[in-house]
Amino acid sequence: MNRHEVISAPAHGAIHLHNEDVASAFAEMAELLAIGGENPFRVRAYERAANVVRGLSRPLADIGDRREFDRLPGIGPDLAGKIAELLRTGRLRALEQLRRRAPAGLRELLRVPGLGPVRVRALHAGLGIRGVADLQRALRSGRLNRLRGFGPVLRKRLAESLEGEATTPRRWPLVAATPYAESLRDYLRSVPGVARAEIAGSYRRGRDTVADLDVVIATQRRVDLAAALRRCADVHLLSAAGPTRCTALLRNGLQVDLRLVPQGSYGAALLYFTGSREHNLSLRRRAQARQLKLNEYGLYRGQRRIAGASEQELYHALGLEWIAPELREDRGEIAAAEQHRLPRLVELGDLRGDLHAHTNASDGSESLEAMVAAARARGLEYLAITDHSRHLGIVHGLDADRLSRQVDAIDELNAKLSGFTVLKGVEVDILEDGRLALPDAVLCRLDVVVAAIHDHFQLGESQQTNRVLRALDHRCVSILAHPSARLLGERAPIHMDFGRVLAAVKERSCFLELNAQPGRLDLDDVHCKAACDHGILVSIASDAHSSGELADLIHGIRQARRGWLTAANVLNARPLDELRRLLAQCRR
DNA sequence: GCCGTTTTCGGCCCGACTGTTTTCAGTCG
Repeated sequence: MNRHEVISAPAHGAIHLHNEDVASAFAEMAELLAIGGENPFRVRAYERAANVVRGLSRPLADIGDRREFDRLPGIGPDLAGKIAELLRTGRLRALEQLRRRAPAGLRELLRVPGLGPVRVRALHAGLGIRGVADLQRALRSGRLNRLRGFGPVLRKRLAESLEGEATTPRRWPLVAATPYAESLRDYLRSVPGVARAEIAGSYRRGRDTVADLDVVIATQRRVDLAAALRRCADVHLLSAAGPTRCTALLRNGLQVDLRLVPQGSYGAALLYFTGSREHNLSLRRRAQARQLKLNEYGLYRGQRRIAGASEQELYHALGLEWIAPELREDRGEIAAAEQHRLPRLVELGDLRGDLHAHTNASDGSESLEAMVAAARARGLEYLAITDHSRHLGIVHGLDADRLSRQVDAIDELNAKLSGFTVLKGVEVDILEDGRLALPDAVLCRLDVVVAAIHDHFQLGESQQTNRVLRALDHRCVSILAHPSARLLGERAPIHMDFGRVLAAVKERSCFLELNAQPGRLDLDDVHCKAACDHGILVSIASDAHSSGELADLIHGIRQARRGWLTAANVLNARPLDELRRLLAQCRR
């Protein structure tokens, strides 16, 4: 169901709004105010509030107190009242008023490249255009020609972007963009005069998806960037080309923004282009408060540059420790850097084992022995074999008998191994009613029981939540796998009260998985931080279906770093004996 | 609408590029 319907639904019965609902209401307010010609700073305030709420690791519904809302950064008395109104009534009167004034289609016009609030307002006021379809008609009929400010070049650009819109995906999974990013970066490094080239943006921050690529280039001398890009085989066209800035479209449809600076500004440009936007804004406000100016060329006191060559010196000059790119979301990292309490983020080398992997006994492609050998070769000390239970139609899931035989086989294998341990496990389906797809008798023989949802994704929130809570209540369950069941770009997260699930996991002393498959990355960053704040240990798991997929752990590490996780927060960073003790604790 | 080692009022990040203009507004990142 569309979240917006929740917000405008009449208030009756129990209202339970997620932070995302509040964030999207504020984001919509910002867009409608902008289209209405409202003071841009007021618009910014709503945008900022939306971002702050979206990044909170605690549900607003749990905070519950208006004065507490007021203490959040960027939330003052007015917005605190609006949050309270939303939570209490499920509605926001100010938003409903704005919606009555502006047609819904105007917001989609804002997404069209080249259109901002001013031009959208002009289209609406001048020609009565109420959405993308109206704009297309006006372009074809030539009606747009008489609107001031819409010259031939802009009209052509609009027509092109309206046609291309359906074919270009809005965001790319990070791994889908990676080969293009690396190949472009390597090409740029080979261009004469280029000293350094790095992919920045959300790619460097390790987000699960990227909308485009941002490339920072430091040069030793003048470089004709546009000419170099035109020679690159991957580049389809340049949509903007200045001496220091270019925007290119790759043949696969991925957009690339490139920024070229002298070497002495490399750190400042990298900082600026890595973002996030909100992180940069906070840094610039901080600079301003110290009578300094921060831009992509450096940090300035008056005309004099006091830092710029490296990120380290820039952060230090602002009185901060260097902040890892994964944390740069303006979610408290700047205060932490000031107070020397940044987390020491988990690294791949911290992992001692992997607690979710498949063999050809179910839908994996390799034998038990091959998977074990591969895990060992990667320097791991233990590997849990967690094949699917029988319930799933798509795979050769294990029934109780076959699972028992696998358990015996693992016992035999362990007897032959030294310095490595295979843990006996299963990935058991959570049935529609929350029961598990295998009997207790066999589950209790296992070291680790990973429970997962693989069907009935569309259940309503209370039913889905109860389903998961019931599964967690099972005395053998150790880990809740890929908790939201999302598939990036394919399947939305299930509707579930994550706060209640967190509380149950904590109370049961069991664990949440951060599934490292690049198409899942589930937990996401915000939920990962919430788990961390609750003191819940997270299993960073490859969910490998072949030996090569054990390498996917790195994607999980990146996501975990975005969720502020240190090695101490990670279940499979613990040595085997401690892991066994922790797994035993959640047995009842 | 928020916020305060300038301030409870008057600021609010900063620069590049484009197109439509006769000097700059709008968009974008």
